[in-house]
Amino acid sequence: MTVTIRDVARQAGVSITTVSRAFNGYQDVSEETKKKILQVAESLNYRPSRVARSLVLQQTQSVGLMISDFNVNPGGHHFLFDVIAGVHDRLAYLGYDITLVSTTTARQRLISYIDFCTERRLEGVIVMGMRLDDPYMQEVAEAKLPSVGIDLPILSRYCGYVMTDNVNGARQGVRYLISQGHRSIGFVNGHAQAAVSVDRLRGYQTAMQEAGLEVKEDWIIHSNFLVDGGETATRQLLQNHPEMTAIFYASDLMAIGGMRCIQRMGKKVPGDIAVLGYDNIDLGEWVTPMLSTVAQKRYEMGVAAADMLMGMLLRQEEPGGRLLPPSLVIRESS
Amino acid sequence: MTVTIRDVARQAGVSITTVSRAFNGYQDVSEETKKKILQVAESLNYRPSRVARSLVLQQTQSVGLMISDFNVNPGGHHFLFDVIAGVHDRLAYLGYDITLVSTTTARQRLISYIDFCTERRLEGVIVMGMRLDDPYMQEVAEAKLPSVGIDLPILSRYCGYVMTDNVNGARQGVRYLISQGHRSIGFVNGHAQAAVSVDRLRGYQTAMQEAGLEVKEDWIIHSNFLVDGGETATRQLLQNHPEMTAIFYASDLMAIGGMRCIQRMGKKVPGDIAVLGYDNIDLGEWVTPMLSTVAQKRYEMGVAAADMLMGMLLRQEEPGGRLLPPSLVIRESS
DNA sequence: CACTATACCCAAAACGTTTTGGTTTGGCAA
DNA sequence: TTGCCAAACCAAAACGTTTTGGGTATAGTG
Repeated sequence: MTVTIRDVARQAGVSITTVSRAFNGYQDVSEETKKKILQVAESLNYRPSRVARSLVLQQTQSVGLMISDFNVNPGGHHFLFDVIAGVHDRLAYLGYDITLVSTTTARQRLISYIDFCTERRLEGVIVMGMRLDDPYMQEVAEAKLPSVGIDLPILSRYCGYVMTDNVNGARQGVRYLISQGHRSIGFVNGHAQAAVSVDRLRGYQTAMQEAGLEVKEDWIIHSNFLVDGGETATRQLLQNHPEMTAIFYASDLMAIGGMRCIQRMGKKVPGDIAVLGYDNIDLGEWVTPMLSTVAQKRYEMGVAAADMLMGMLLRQEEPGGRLLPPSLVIRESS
Repeated sequence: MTVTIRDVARQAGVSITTVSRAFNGYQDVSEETKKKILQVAESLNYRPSRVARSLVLQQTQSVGLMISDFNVNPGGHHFLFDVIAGVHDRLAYLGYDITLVSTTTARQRLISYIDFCTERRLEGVIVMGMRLDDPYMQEVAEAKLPSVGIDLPILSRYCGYVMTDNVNGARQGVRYLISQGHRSIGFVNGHAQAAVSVDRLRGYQTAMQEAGLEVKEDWIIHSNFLVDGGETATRQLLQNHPEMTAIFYASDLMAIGGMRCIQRMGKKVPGDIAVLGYDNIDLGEWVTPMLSTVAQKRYEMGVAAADMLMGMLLRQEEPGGRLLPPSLVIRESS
C-alpha cells in the first residue's frame, strides 16, 4: 500500500540504512548513490513516515493547542483567532505540529487533559481561553508537561504564561481619561473568573488613586466581555450616577454596547460620556464614533507563547511570566 | 522514562499480549487478571502510546485542518472561527485528532500539501479559506487524499465540499429588497477569486431578471469582503448612480462599511438607501441601524464538513457537494 | 609488502504497540 | 485411562524508521 524506506532501498539496490542516512544528510553516502536514492524515492513517491520516526526518536515534534470551551465562547474569535495564528505561524516555522485539544467531552466520556496529551506524546501545550475556575486549571498547573497559558497567570516548574500587562494597560487608559479632565469615571469590568479582569481592576484603581480620586465601589460593574453585557452595565451605571462623564470598559465589545446604550439615551459620545475600550478589535475603527481603546498585540502574544514553549523544549529554559506592553490608541470616542 | 506496556506486564506478572488485550476489551482475559492489570497500570500512570498504536494499526485517526493564509486574512475570524469550532467538535466527538495545516512556509522552505499530509499519515483534510487561484488548489483537487473544502466547490473522486447555497441566498436577499419596492439595487460583491462570489453574483442576477429588472454591469462592484472595501465601493456606486435606493453586499463587513459611508454622505439607512449584508456576523446586531442580512450557519458548515469526511473515511461514502440553506434575517437596515 | 586511513556501506537492534497462531491447564465425557 | 473442549494465557512477528557498531574495499604510507 504505502511505500516505505524498504521499497526505496530495494529499488535503489542499497540497504535501508543508506537510504535513511541519505535522507538525513549524513556524509558517509556517496554523491552518486545519494542521487540514485533520491531519484528512486521521487519516482516511487516515497514520503518518510513521521509516526515511525516519532516512535524511534521518542519525540513527536508536536504540541497541543488547547482552546477552552471552543463552541460556547461567543465573541471569543475577536481575540483568539489572531493568537492562534501567531502560535501556529511560529510553531510551523520551527517545524512543530499543532494538535487541537479541547476541554470538552471527547467520545462522550470526559478524558483528562493529561491523559490526552501523554497518549499523543505531545511535547507541550499552549492553553487559551480558560477561566480561573475551570476544573482543568488545576490539572494544567500540576501536570509535568511543559505548558504556557495565554491570559492565564499560572507559574510552576513546567508552566509559564504570556499576557498583556493589563495593570498598566488599564492604568494608562484611565490616566488618559483623567488627563482629559474626567473625574467621575465608571469601569465596566469582565467577569471575575478571568485573570485579566483582576489586573484591569487593579490598573483602574491605581490610576484613580494616583490622581487622588476616590474609588467608588458602585462605579465598578462586573459584566461578561460581550456587547449586551456592556449595554446593560452602562444603563445601570448611567441611571445611578448621572454625574459620570467617562466609562472605561474591559473589552471593546462591551464598549461598543456601551456607546450604543449612551446614544440611545440621547447622549453624545464623547461629548457627554467619553468611552474607552480594551483589546483594539478590528471593529473599533468602524463604529461611530470610532472607538478609543487599549490595544493588545494578539498575534504577538501567540508568537511569544510559542517562543516560550520552544525555549523550554529546545533549550530547557525556565518558564516565566511574560508581559507584553499595551498601547493606547485614541480615536474619537474619548 | 515513559512507562510502557512492558512495564505494566512485568509488574502485573503477565505477558504484554494480555495487557494489550485487557486494555482493548477482549474476552479471553479473566476478570481477576484484568483487574490486576488495570490496577497496576493506574499505579504506574501508564498511558498507551498513540504513535506506536498508529504505526502497527496503520491509521492515525487524525485529519488535517488546512486554513489558507492564516495570518493574512483580516476579518477571516468572523467566518472561520465558528467553522473551526464545528469541525473540531464533530471530529473530537468521533475520536479523531486535528492537526493544523497551513499553506504558508514551514521551516522556511515551501513544503507541498500532499507531502505534509502523507508524512504525517493524515487520513483526510478539511480545507478552508482558500481562493480559487491559490496554487495549492490544484494539488488539493488532484491528491488521492480524502478532503472536503469549505466554500471551495471542487468535486472529485476524493474531494467533496460544503457551502451555503449562495445562489439562493443572494436571490432571496435581492428578492426581498425588490419586494420592498426597490428597483435600482446595487451589488457589492467579494473578489472574483472566491467561489462564493460567483454564486452570489448569479443569485443577484437571477433575482433581478425574475423581477424583470435590468442587470446593469456598473451597478456591480467587486471588492474585498472587508469594511473599507465596502466603504469605497459604496461611495463609487452612490456617486455614479444617484438613483440607487438599495445595496446588497456579499459580506456583513462590507455592508457595515457601506452604511458608514452612506451615513457620512448625509443619507439615511434604510430611509434613503436600504442595506442588506451577507453572513450574519455577531456585530450586525450592534451597528446602528441593525443590519439585515443573509445568514450562514457557520458552525453547522464545520459539522457538515466533518461529517462528510468521516463518511468517506468510515463508510467509504462518495464525496458530494453539500449545500446548506441560508436564511434571511431582517433587522433595521432594509 | 604490510599497515593504516578513508570512504562507503550494511545487519541488527530498538522504539511501543497489536495480532496471529499457538500452548497450557483443568474439567468432563466416553 | 484417553480424548476433547473451553478458558486463559503467551511468544513472536509486524509496523517504518534511526542508530550503533561494525565491515569491506581502495588508496596512501613507511
